[in-house]
This record gives sequence, C-alpha cells and structure tokens, in this order.
Amino acid sequence: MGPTSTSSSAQRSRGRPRKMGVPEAVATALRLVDEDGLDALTMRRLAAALDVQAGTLYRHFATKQTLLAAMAEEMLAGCADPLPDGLAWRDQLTELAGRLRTALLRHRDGARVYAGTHSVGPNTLNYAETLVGVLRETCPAPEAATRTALTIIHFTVGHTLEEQAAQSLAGSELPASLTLLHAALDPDAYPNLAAAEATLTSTDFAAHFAHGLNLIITGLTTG
Amino acid sequence: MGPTSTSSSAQRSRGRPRKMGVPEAVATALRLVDEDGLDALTMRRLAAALDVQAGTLYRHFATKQTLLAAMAEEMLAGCADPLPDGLAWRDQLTELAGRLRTALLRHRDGARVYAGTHSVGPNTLNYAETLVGVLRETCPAPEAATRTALTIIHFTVGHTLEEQAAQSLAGSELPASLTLLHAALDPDAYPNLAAAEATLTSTDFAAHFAHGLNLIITGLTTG
DNA sequence: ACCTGAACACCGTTCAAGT
DNA sequence: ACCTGAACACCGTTCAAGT
Repeated sequence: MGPTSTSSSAQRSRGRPRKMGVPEAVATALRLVDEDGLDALTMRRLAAALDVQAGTLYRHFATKQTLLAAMAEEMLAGCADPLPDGLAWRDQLTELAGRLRTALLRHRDGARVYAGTHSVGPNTLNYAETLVGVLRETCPAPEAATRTALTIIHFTVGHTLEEQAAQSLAGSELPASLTLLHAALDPDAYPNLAAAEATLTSTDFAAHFAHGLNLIITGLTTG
Repeated sequence: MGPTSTSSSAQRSRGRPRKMGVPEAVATALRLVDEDGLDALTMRRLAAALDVQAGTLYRHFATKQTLLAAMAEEMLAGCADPLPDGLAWRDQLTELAGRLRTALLRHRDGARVYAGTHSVGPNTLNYAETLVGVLRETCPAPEAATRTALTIIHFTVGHTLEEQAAQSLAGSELPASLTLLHAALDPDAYPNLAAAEATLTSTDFAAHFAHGLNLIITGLTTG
C-alpha cells in the first residue's frame, strides 16, 4: 500500500522520529511545564506532545507521580558538580544551597515539582552526599550534620516555593494581590506588618534567601 | 402530595438542616481532607457532603483556590494567641514556630494546603504580626526582622511538608520506600549518606525541627 | 513486544432555568 | 435571592485488541 521504496525504518521516522524513551518524555514534560505551568502538565498533553497515545506513557511510568519524580531528578543535574577548590566551608554551603535554589528556579513551578516527589536517583543522592559531606567536616556530631543538611534543604524548598508562587502570580494578579494585602494591613491592627510591608512585598528574593541561609550557617558556628 | 401537616420549614430541615455557609463549608472541607487526604478533596465531593449541588459552591467560593485559602486561614486559628508572660525572646520564637508546625500537623496534608495558598485573613496576619513583633525587639535592622520571620515560616513549611509526606506514605508504601532508599545507598558511592541513614530515616521529626529552628535562632544572636 | 482505541470513573467550572 | 440540572471540556488510568 505504501510506496515500495520506503523502508520500514523510514516509515517509522515519517513526521517526527518516534520519540518515546524515558529521557525524551521527561525533557518534553519539563518543556510543557515551562510553557504552561505544572497544572497544565497532563498525561494526555504529554502524550500528544510525544505523538503517542496517553496509555502508552504507562509503559514507561507506573503513575504520574513517577513521572514527576523523574522530572525532579533531572532538574538536579549538575547540583553535585565538584566544588571550586579553596572554598571555606561556609562558602561551600552557600554555593550548594544556591545551586539547589537555582536548579528549582530554572523551571517554572520547579519547587512544586520537587516538593511533591522523593527521588532516589543519582543527581538527588549525589547532591545530598555532597552537602552532608561538607557538613560532617564542621559539625561536632554526625547526627547534627544530617539534620543541618535537612534544614538547609527544607528552607531552600520552602523559600523557593514562595518565590515561584509570587512569580507565577502573573501580570494582572500580582498588583491585585498586593493591593489586597495593602488594604488588609491596617496600621492600627497590624503595626509591625505595616512597617514591614516594603520588605514583605520586595521582589529581591535573592536577598531574602541569603539572609535566611546566613542565619542557618551562622547558627552552625555558634551552636 | 406530601403530608399536609408538614410545614415548609420542617421540610427544609428534613434530613440534615441546610448547611451552607462559608464556615460550614470550610469545616466540612477540612474534615474531608482529614479523612481521605487533599487529593480526594473535590468540589463535587464537598458539595455532596454539604447536601448541595456542585455549582452552588461557586456562590461562596470563586474558585477551588479560594476554598483552599479559607481552609489555610482556618487552620491558623489560635496561632497568634497571647504568649505566656516572662518568656525569653528565644523561647517566644520557639513557641511561635512550634504553633505553626502544630497547626499544620493538626490536619492531614495541612502543610500542602497551606503552601498552596496566600491568605490575608486575620489568623494569618495576626500570626505574622506577632512573629515580626517578637523579632523587632531583638533584630538590629527592621528589614532583618521581616526577613527572619520569612525564614522561620519557610523553614517550618518546608519541614512540615516533608514530615507529612513521610506520614502519608501509608503502611505498605513506607517500608517499600525505605527499602528502596537503603538499596540505593551504596556505601562506596555514598559514604556520607550511608553513615547518615539512621538519622535520615528517623521519624523523630520533632527533633529535626528543633535542630533547624535552633540553628536559625542561634544565628540571630551572633549574626 | 509495543502501541492504539476506547472505555471507566471521574474532574473544575458555567449557566440557563426553576422556585 | 438562591439553588438545581445539565452541560462543557477536560482528567488519570486500564486493558482488550491489533501489528
């Protein structure tokens, strides 16, 4: 029925070449999230983007959660790269925490993707390994090193969740929500918040992050 | 057709009395979340629990997000109650952060509900007001007080998100995920994590939380 | 072995029409 | 004024049947 000179492999690659492997699916899923946000990432939309039926995805991912975990794992690529030589441990921690924040910020809703999953892939484990390694050199008890690593990760995720929530309140919603907050901040009822409003609504998230991280790292010295 | 002696008001209260006010809807929504988790909270299931059509909810909540914000606001009730007299500022901060954690833990998936919303209701604002108030007494710059309040809140939310994620890996999934993690933790590839495994998989979340919070509060003294 | 097509049991949201 | 009924445009997941 088809042209006789068309080999079966050429037929397979008619239109787009068949893209269905786990890595292509994960990359495409991250692209869809970047374009339209996490809420728009649907197994059906992903399948369509891969030129495949929705059910086919379940041959590669047991569930949507599994896909999300693979996306989180992919996002952390590079976070455990070797640290520059000669960095003080304080700066090593700042660098590592900053890498996690940057990795989450690289994709729209990245923190939400990460917070909802538990990857045990190499990117995630190497990152944790590196972070705990730096902390074991400076923490008295080994338990404290582990707990401090968790503290840094939880703070970073919590912070970035908030940062991206503010980001994704797009053009029209952000001013509205600021106005709402401003209206709610009656200086008689909430004198401290009224005084804090400028800082609270500042978009200098890097400064907020640096402040919190510095608190944690400083606490390590003294505690 | 109906019994002649049945007044219309008696008919209205046949079965359950008509429960449709924002407070009842929020309370019922929190009950549904406690029973079956956040993923099972559906506008349609909530409507059914309130003996109402799904569309009716949209007369009280513009969107599901609005409902979730109202739930988050309700969860924070009591968090801004007056602090006991004579507490050192360190203990005031510990108390306030602990109240937020407890409030989030009180409901299944409480941290996820909270993290996905931005309430400007009185419970939320009074809590922030109180927290910033305590910090302004001890922080040099007013900017630092605000940023530290954000740090404490972000850490608490990030921590509790993780705590409840571990909790909701119910009976059969938890052992499976621990086995998976254990298998992944090759001591040659991840020596630090292998050494940290006991702490990493500990369920003493209160101790983890206390450690992280203490780091932040200690950092405040020195910074 | 791998994919399609079609179905199952749902979603959030809107809105005419009723009372 | 408030609610119902019904619809619109979707979901995640499963699985027989095809090739």
